[in-house]
Amino acid sequence: MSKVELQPPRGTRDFYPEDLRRRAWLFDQFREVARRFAFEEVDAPVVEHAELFTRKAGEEIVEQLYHFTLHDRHLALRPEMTPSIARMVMARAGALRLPLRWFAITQNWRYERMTRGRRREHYQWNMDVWGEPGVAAEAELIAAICTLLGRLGLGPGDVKIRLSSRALLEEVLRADVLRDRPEAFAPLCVVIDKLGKIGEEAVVDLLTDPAGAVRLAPGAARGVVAALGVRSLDEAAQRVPAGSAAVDDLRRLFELLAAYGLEDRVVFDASIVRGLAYYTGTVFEAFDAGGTLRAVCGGGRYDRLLETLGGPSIPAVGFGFGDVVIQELLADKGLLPDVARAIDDVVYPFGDAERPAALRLATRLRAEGRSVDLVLGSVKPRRALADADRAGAQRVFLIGPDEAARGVARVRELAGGAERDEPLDP
RNA sequence: GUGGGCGUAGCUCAGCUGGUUAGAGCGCCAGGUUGUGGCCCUGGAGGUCGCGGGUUCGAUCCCCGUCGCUCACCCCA
Repeated sequence: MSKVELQPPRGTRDFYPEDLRRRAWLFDQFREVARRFAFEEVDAPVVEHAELFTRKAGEEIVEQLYHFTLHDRHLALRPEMTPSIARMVMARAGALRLPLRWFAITQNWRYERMTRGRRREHYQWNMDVWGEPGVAAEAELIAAICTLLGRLGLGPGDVKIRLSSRALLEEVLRADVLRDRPEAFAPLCVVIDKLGKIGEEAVVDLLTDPAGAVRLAPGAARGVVAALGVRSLDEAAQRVPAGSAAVDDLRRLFELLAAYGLEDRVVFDASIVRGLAYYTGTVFEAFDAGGTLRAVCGGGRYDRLLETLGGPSIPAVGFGFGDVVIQELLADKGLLPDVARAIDDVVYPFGDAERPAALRLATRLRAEGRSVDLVLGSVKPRRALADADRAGAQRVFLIGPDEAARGVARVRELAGGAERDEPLDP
């Protein structure tokens, strides 16, 4: 039999202890921020019915679905968490008290070509508010993101959140080029999301593609692209009818964010639309100020997703925050901590004769809640001490024939080197 | 899919326009202390030089193929 391939499949990662410590540190930051905002954690299977994810708007996330058929069931690894959360909300829609604040830290899958910041498997911190139609929900979510960024050491000069509103764009287009074709709006957003990546000409080509879902006239397509270049919310407001709900919402959202003290974190950017079809209102993305990496996180309002899936109408807004780009950014800035191992005690019997006493001591310490490494083999004290030092232990309990005879353990404080005896059976 | 870079010890890499026993640092193991860590010193193990073919007296080095990794582009969460 040939030896197994040592590398995991392309785009996936192994997490050795030092890697997992760092990941756990990041997840701890996610959890702590979620806790401070009183969001409850949920989870769902990584394998779902593929149809939960399949939509028809030409989204990349659907085209890159990691899926397979098994026993006539078409299954898929989740590419994102939102549909699963929506399914969970829908399943208990009648029993849930709204608004609901849920978060999840999930592994997501996407079958795609690898580039910097993108892998086939990644983790994402997801926070969602269900049942709150007002922008207070958006503000709270964005505040959570900023709280996290701050905890990681990333200031306003490092990461900015750009936000806009699909509702605003929709108002502009409904009054004009999409007057009779509202169904073209979602696919249009998917195309516009590519603006910064493929350029205006390519976007116009896609918008006018006779085989596409949008099919605008060339002049109209250019008008759409031009509308995205507006520099400020005030300028955008001039393009929509007075009393625009979308403009009012955005203005209100910026007011709330200012009240959170986040005015230096957020900027209006009409070109932000996001690549997912289900967004309906506010959309936002966080970017590193250097502009060298892809989006750190992104989210928005999706008030009609539940209806789309056949459920009741419940407004919702949320974001996904991936683990890959943020770690690259932190590494670039030297902000990734080297998380050391930290056990409390090492219990070291010199030989087999002392082992029963040693394991009883270890058991007692563990019952007290301490993290105890019981030395398993027969090693020299030099080795036991060195290992204890590496493991970041505070104390080492040495039990040799002499100590066993006296009914004590020799306790050594590794930091200072002080030693004393401790009774084995107090 | 296109183009570039790279595959040499467990890891990061060096190897001078092809030459004799392929090296370093870190890590690992052992010893320097018959029962005491970090630092230091000494020694040791560990390599089909990704794989296959070719050129050559001779290939880690040159050529072809192949597999893998990686970066950029294409494409896009």
